[in-house]
Amino acid sequence: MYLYNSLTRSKDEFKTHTPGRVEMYTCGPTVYHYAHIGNLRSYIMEDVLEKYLGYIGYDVDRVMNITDVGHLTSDGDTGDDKMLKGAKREHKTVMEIAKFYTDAFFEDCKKLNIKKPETVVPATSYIDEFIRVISSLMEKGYAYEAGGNIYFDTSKLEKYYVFNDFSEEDLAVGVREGVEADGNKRNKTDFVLWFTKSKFEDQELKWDSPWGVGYPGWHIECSCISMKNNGEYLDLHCGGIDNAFPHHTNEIAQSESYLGHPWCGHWFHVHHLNTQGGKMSKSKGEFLTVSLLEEKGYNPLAYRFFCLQSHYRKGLMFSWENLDNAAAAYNKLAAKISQTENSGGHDESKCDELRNGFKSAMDNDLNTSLAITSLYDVLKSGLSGADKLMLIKEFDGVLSLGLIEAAEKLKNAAPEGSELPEEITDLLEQRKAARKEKNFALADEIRDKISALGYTVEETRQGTVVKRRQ
RNA sequence: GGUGCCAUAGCCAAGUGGUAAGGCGUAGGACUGCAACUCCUUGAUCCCCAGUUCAAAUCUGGGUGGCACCUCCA
Repeated sequence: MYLYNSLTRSKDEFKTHTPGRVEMYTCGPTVYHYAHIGNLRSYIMEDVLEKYLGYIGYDVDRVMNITDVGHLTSDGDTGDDKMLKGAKREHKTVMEIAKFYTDAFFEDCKKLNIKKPETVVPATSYIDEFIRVISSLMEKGYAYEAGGNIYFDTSKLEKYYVFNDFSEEDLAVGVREGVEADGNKRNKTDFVLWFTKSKFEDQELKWDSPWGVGYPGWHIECSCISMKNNGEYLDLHCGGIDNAFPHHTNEIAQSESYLGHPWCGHWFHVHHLNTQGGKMSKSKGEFLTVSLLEEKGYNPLAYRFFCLQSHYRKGLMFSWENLDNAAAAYNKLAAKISQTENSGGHDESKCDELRNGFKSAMDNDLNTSLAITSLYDVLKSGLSGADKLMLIKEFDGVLSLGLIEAAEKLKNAAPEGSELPEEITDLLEQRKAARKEKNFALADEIRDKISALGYTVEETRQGTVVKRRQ
């Protein structure tokens, strides 16, 4: 499989340290609020990647962190602590907030068919590990103490910038409001490993360390959690594109300094979901959550379909119109599948042909939009219904659009006469009689009544079909 | 200011040198009492300019436009 690698800036053949096994790490959410659907885009694409690697035979070990330690808006010790802010907003303790939003995150994932990684680690459970690695970095001379904090010394590295060619002079520190340069740093790009100075007197989460009571910086957690669970050699590190610098750059700096050898061979970055005004964010515009989509009557999986129709390395424009477009396509696809009879013979070579189409799309840098067209190719092929359903189920094991389930639902949506409430069957009888007498005004009136009770009535080639509204 | 990514029909998009896949929508038609469903038909010379080539959406150079990152962010 070929995957774009941010490290080499080219599509590389994906290779692992141990043949047949993928050590995969994903930067997880900061649990101070609900995730918006833009956050979830990354997790959807990573989920497809994980499942596809499994499909082509890899044994995937996937690890994810949960950032439940408060992080300041800058190393300069200014700004807000998001976790604390969240806690204050809701009159809860920081740990209660973390628990609540961690659960909410995984519920959203479930609705989107995103598999929960086998290993999920909250940062607060690894404090000893952070201290151990920071101590080692101190001993090796990669870290120093200044003004009460421990900093990583980026000047000790031969090459600090790995994803971008920034020159130090051009780093515009402090361009954003509320961000101040930290005078304790020896170099502009140094970053905090451990804080002991906090302007927040009521900082709730503090731990003792060799350098005083404090809390970890926001880059060290991912490095430590990964190295502990994935081992010294990581194959695939995932995250949103905005994390490439400085977060991932700093992770590489720490990890490789600590390990003394190259750490991760492949970096997978998912681009952003944008709205008309630019990148989607929690503070700007509508706060789009999975729950909001559901409230508006959208199937969350239609959003997943929307994401897969696009490429992970392209910005994707969200608008309700675009989502409607995807939802319509999703429903039509499910309807087509539901009309496919599970019967007929088997044609292995033709199946393989279609499989190869799917694979070559996915092998080419996870081209999901092309992979989706292979679903249409299956439906349009001359294969038997049984073969079609088998292939769709197989492909959907990777895409996880819940197509078979959606189709089953359509099929089993209460055909006429079976298990309908008496009220409805009575109305249907009345309508049938009215139609026979060509009293269409009455027939339509009854249809409206049935509709008001939550059922749809349609005349198809096979007769009247009544369905409970989804 | 610096760095990087991108630019194909109303929208989502495929395409990596040989005369523009697919999906949604739109329009027309068949079917239907009507509507819906289903089926058939329906559209772009690929941001602009120059160059390389027998041949370019695809390569090169120069524009233009959009987006992202440059210590909160997926």
